[in-house]
Amino acid sequence: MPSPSSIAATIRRIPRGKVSTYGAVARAAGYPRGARLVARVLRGAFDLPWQRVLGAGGEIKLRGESAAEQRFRLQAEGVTFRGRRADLKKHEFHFTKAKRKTER
DNA sequence: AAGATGACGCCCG
DNA sequence: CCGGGCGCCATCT
Repeated sequence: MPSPSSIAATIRRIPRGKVSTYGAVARAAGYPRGARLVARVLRGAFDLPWQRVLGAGGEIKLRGESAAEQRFRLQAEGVTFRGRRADLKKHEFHFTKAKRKTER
């Protein structure tokens, strides 16, 4: 049964140098339409690799300084950008959805 | 209880 | 590529 903690756990699986999106994290965590919930969790739990979660298409959804810092942190991890967005082609992390019977 | 809000996503023109 | 509009969902006013 889904819960905010499962979302946080999913986010924690994103390895350094890789990124994902609100929608993808939501789906991997079992919330097909919970992109906004992912954002809520990111806002509340600071102990997460928050910089690795981007908007659809690899776009940074933060504003001002926060946005600059996120981009900076990602580039420091080796993530490259194509204009305003991170290059998902190269760095998007593919969750192993694995809807098996016993989960993972 | 009703409306507004926001680290979202997707379709249209 | 860009803005506008609508659907989603939990939380706040």
